[in-house]
Amino acid sequence: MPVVVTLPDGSQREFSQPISVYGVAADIGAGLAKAAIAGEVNDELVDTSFIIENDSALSIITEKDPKALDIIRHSTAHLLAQAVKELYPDAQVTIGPVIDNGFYYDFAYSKQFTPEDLQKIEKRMHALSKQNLPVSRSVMPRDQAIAHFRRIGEEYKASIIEDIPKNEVLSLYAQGDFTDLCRGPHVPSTGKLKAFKLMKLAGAYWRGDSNNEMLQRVYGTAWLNKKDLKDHLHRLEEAEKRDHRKLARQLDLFHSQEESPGMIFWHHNGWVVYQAIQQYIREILRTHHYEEVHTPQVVDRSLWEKSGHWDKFREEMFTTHSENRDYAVKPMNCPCHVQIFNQGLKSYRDLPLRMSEFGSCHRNEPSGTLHGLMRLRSFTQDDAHIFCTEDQIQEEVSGFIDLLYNVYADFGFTDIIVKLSTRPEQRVGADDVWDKAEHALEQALNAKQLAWDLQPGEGAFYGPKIEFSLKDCIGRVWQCGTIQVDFSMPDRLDAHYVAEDGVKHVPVMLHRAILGSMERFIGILIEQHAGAFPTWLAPWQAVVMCITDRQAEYAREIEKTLQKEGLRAKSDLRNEKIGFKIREHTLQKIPYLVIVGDREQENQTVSVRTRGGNDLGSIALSAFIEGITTEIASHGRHHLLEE
RNA sequence: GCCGGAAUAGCUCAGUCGGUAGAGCAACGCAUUCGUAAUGCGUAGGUCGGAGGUUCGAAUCCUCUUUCCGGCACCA
Repeated sequence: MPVVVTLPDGSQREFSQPISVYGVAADIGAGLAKAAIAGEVNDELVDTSFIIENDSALSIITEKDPKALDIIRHSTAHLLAQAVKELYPDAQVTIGPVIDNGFYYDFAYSKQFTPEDLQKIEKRMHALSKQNLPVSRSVMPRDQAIAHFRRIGEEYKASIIEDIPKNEVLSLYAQGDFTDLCRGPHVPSTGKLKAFKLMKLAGAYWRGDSNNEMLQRVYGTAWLNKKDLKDHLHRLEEAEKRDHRKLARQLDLFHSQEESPGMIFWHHNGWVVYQAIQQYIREILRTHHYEEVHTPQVVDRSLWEKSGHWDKFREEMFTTHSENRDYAVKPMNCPCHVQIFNQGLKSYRDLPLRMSEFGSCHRNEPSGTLHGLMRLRSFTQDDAHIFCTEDQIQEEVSGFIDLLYNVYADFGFTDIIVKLSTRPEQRVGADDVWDKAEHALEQALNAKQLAWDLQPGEGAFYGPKIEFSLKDCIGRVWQCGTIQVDFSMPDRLDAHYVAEDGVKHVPVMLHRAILGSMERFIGILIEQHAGAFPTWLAPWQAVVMCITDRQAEYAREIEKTLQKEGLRAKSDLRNEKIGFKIREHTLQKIPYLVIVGDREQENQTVSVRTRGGNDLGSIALSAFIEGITTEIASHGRHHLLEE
């Protein structure tokens, strides 16, 4: 039976009988056949060995196709498994998916792999690649596959297959003596895999469940060619230099120490940044009609029992005891805010009531979770709770999203990941209430036309939430902003307002934060700017330095003038060469270096250089002040002075 | 919490087979008064994360422990 294959350019080729993808590629040209990694037949990815039996649309996947990289990474994961099985036959294979920049493979093995083993494995992978082993696909009925993997001692694989619907036909991929269950497609031979590197060893629970045994996970990275691999490794090196923990030391921002794990000692420089952010948020919230409050750190256990936190988070709360009473250090602010709401009778005319607090919270997070500023045991939220009616939810959520995007833009963030998390298994509140709450958030997101992902079951115990996340310098995603609809807690804590009908109703409570944890946000900010804070946030905005002692008095005068203008300025009058001073303050990433020598003193000017190395020449002090204050007032959106 | 790794001077790091602990930068002192990313010379600085053990002798080997790093699970 003849087969007509339609290529992406619309051209057609006719073959007298069924033909493989490879066959078509070879028919087009030897070069293409050699370059073929996989095929796409009627929009379905297949191996080059796939036989086209009916008239079909086909595109040959080569390196140039963006889909090639995932196939290569997936095949490299198989190569890893093959190498491990050859070196450690007792190890069992499990799963090996593609991830950002690479892949991993989980193994069950009685002995621990060492970093040296990793090198050995990688060496073997390169050897297997050199052998250019053909990768062949075969199919097997499900039950037969289970029996097969049981027979060869691969219990985990057999267990994976058991979860696949009965009667489904499974595909197996073989290369050399190694066979793995896999959906495919894969590269035609191991020789296609040239640019990879094993990165790290880690533990990972079987099926992602901490009740299960821990497997050994090997992470690797894989690319189309050696150059891409090298570039990636270089990017990682560069990212490491932006690590906020490293920059904190260099820029004297903060530290933490053994005696206080998961908590931060803010040094002056870091605290200036912290306060600049806090003042900014305070002002924003004031103009958006929030009322700032402040509530206690230590609160009787009974309130946490009432709110439901004690039930779910008892283990993670710091507790204390005094005169026969049990207290908990507050892990969040909402129950306290309800206490303020409950003082005095509220009317529907008071709603929406937006109550904000820079709430210092303590959570006894498991030791393994702590991570620089990103995950702490003591942190401060730019927290607020909006008490409103059901009818007001939409508008409040919508207004909040606008506010959040504006604030993020002021900080230089535009790449924001949005997720909607819905009801978890362990929760309070009736299902119809959850229906309402989830629906409200979904509608608000869609009305804003934002791209968002659904995370079923990931909501808070009292309500669904929208999460806004930012990425750190090596691509790890951290949640910052959030807005959560809560129909339950106001009721549990007896919040009421009198409605138009003269009857008491329970308000809805929206939990919301823009930055989330102040600390985490600063961590991300440090990495985003590689420590070079925009001028409005910089610990020091300008440093005045004299060239010799002769201008010391003039330099001090300028420093005072700048300070009077509200700028964070200091002077460096040390008897050092100007090049030395410039280097030091450039490394400290101070935005503006103001240099005065005899010439400037004589002409009553200043010579300005940016931390980026641009010489702005000699200008009048007033011109400099005008430029820098304008830049600060616009949160860096307007630069009169080019960096 | 679980798996793996690490901890040496203020910082970054070296320290071989168990034999009196080292460098660069920073700090301090002296000289230098200099025009846009490192002036020269000198001085001082360490209970080798903590506790226990093996040994004639431990930074080094063993046990326990704390913290940090990389993942996993968790994240109100």
